[in-house]
Amino acid sequence: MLITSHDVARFAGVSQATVSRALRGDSRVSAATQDRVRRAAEALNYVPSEAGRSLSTRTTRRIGVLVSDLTNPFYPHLIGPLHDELERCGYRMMLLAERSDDALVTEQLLDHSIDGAVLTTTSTGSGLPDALRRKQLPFVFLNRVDGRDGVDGRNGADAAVVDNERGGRIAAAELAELGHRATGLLGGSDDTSTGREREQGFVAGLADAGIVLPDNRIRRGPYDFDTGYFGLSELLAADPSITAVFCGNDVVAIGAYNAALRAGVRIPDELTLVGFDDLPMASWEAFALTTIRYDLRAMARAAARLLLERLSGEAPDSAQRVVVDPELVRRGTHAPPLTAREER
Amino acid sequence: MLITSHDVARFAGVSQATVSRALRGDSRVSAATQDRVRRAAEALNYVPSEAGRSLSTRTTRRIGVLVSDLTNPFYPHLIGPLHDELERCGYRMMLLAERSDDALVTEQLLDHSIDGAVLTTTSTGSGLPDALRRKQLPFVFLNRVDGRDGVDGRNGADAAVVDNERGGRIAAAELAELGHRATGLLGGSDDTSTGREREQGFVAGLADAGIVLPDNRIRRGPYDFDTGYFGLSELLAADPSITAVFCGNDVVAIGAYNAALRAGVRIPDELTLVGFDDLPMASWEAFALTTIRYDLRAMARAAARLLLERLSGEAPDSAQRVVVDPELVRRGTHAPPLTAREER
DNA sequence: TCTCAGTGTGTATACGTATGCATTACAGCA
DNA sequence: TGCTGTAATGCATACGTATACACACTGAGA
Repeated sequence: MLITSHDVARFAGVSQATVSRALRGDSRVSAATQDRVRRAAEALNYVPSEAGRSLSTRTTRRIGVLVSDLTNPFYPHLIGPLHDELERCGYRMMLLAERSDDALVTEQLLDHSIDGAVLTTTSTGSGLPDALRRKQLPFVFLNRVDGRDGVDGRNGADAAVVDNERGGRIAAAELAELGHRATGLLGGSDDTSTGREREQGFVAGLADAGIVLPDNRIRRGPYDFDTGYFGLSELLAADPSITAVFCGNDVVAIGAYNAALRAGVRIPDELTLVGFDDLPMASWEAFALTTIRYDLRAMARAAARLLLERLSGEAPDSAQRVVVDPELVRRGTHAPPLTAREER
Repeated sequence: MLITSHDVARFAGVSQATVSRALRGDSRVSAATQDRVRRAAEALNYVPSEAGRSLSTRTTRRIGVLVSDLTNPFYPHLIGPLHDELERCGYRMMLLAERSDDALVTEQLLDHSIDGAVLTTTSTGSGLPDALRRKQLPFVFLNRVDGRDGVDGRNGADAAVVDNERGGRIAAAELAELGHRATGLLGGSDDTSTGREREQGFVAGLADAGIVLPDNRIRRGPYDFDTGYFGLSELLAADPSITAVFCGNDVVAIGAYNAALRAGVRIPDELTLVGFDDLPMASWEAFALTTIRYDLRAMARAAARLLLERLSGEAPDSAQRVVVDPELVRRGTHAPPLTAREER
């Protein structure tokens, strides 16, 4: 039923070992034999068994990718390029959902069905990175880190991230420049490195301009539509004087945009909105979102490269970190505050 | 370095076979021994090797999922529920991109690294389904089928789809009812079953109302933003009298919506737009898209169930097909044509 | 002619788990 | 006591590939 290398060997009149060597292009096998084996394999439609190979080589050429919620528009843009880069390097992607049930995920990661892992949605409280370190499963942080590194050298792990702090500063500088003083923040959860760093950068950037961000102008939540949608209403209810809001990412910003539409708040006249990520939908006419852009594809590719380098042993002992640069892209959701314009 | 069942056996003072049996809960192993083995495994942090198990059982509990483009917002909504249902049943998901390079994909599917496959983006010309049938790899169509079935009983394959033809009819009926006569179509590619069937249903539904759909009011393309965005401009340029457009899916419709915004065409006053799928973004205030809704999650779950039933041998010999029902959801992108309103 | 290096191939085994079959121990019964 | 049946466990092997090592053969050099 199942064609094995033994069948090919019999067909080609050689030993199973020779089949294995011939098909892998081992130079010790004569060209003539390689040819004969190749033709035999072709004739029998032979496909090497992945399980046998894994067992023998202790390697799977599979990478596990942990994501929390695929239907969040952000992740596909991360996973897509990651998948392509892995495939380009001969690796396959096993998609795993990060759920409350850590034990199951951990077991799936550690049963040697993958050579390494990419963690895209680590929260700072998670025990998973430490578990992987203990079990010596190579992994790389993508997008978020667990915030443990720096405390202790051994805890470092490879990571590909954007300079979130800088992104926050850029947004703050732009708002200050426009003349906004009453700014709000619809931030990511503060158990994510991205949420914390973007907020830190934003607060610091405002401070540079002599602006303080009081707690009642801050709402935080998961990076989803609802956080923006309901968060904006709450924010404006708590402090109607707010003229500009920096959002944790584009998905949150688009949630906020839609809440503004619903409430009849005109954008950008009455409210300035700035996002983060520059997803394709940010450039749609319907939103024309002013946002912080960075090269998401490059970031994903860097993560793949870091991990594969580590697997191949080419990587240095110390953890490597790729940080991509953010920049502001101005579209249609920013303007000076009304008051400033009236003063002119 | 690597802990195996032999290590556990030594530690617990039993044979490797007993370890295997005990951990799988074989009733022939006494309760006391099971306990001892479990504690030993725990103490050593034993995790059974997936490769060894696969080789021995000829089963992987992995399912390959083929998708063409993850960054298209439609697919995550298909993949997400699919992943969760597979995981609930103890299966893992291997994500494979369907690319031009069929040979590579085929090899990845046939190397026994997966027990079965889910095909989400089959085009009618693809040779892949036949290849899988020949190699007896169980698979299920999700969303699209290859259109070969019916020709010949053996070609049938399990499938979970929406009643596309009916969806097209519903859209046509609604547009006719509203009084539109000059209708356009921004359809999916005609090498997809969904594209063909939705178009057939739409044309038939229009015909029922005495309306014909000439070729110059039709544009087709991949189910993406650009097809809607550029397609609408082309359509209106070719025939400015068009008052309503049925779109192949929501992503296309949103592309069209944004093109209308750009061109200053007021929706729904000057142009009615109807989508298909009812993705979450269709209900965003910015679009409030009138569309054809169906239970995408249920469809994805059905595909998982069909495949897993087939794997377990519970499925009947003949192919099974789950068809979910579409319905119209009226939001803000439909209205009677201007001419009809002026006549009142 | 003998040795030696080099080349090409085969033999044997490892990888880790699952399972058919054999074996042991022991209880129940005649 | 001896026999049978059953419960619990061990032994041996299969699964398919990769590879260390052994071996055979060839031609060259002494």
